[in-house]
Amino acid sequence: MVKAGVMECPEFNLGMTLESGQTFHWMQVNDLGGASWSGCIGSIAITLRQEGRLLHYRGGSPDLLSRYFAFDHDLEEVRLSCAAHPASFKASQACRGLRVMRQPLWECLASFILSPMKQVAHIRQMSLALRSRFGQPLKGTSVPAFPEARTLAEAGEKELRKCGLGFRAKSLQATAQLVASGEFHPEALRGLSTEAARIELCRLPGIGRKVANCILLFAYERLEAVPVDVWVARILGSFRSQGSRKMTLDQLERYGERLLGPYAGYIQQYLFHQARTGELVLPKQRAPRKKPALAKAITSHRGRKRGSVIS
DNA sequence: ACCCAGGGGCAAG
DNA sequence: CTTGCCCATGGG
Repeated sequence: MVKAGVMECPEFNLGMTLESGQTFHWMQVNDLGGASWSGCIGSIAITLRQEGRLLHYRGGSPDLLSRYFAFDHDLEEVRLSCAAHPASFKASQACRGLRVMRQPLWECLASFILSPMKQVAHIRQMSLALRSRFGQPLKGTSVPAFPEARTLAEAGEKELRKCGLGFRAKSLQATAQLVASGEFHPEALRGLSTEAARIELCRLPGIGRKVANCILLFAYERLEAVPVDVWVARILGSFRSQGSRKMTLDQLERYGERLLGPYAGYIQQYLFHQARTGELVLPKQRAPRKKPALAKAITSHRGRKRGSVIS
């Protein structure tokens, strides 16, 4: 019998968190007597609905959910850490309740191998295709579990391509093979410094600095990691004085870590959300076009003119 | 240091 | 319907 219940949560915005590009498999449904989210944590089927400070759940447990959504993070402390930087502080105020999650390692690592060159909507499609084709079906949710490394390794590149992965199929298959064979242990990175863990992650096929930082932030709880994509690059660039020398992505990452402090990854997430929703105005950028009312996933990264310059 | 393949959805024409 | 655009990684 699946356990259901209700728990009190600290400052939390379930929808904002699940739509912020950290996970790609939660689906909005009507359940638990209202608008809910259906998904899973590992192989535990879960349905969630938030009502103010109350989180109604079916499947899982308060302990599991508290850990997954990192209810132990002190968001007030995060906000205070950037109080001296007005744009960051403003973003942190606007994103109250948006939490950086603590995801299962393999699921997060593999999901972000899907992410290069893709927008959130398409990563969701690839993730769901992989889950449907290779994942363990779960009762009580429409989302199957993320497939085991061994399953994906044995499936082979050709089968993975059928899930729309394109050139990512090769990277995912090869990385799955390394994990399945035990040559790479995701758990073993927990004890390493962030820099050492980043180096290890970057040795895997399909993982470069940006993807490694996503994994470090969303699964390994390295809250100082700053994944620099074009949006974050533009945001960070806009903070620098006009005419200052153009920075490489590596330099921008270090700049972001210094500027945004010990919770740089959190602050980056807030700024990213602000830029995506058009609340943070960037120079030389058109206002993002309005999302269609029915669009559930974060979709449009558009609105940036080709040729616009980073700082 | 620079250059470009890669792929599929989406907006614009 | 067709064209152009997006974009991290890896390899030349």
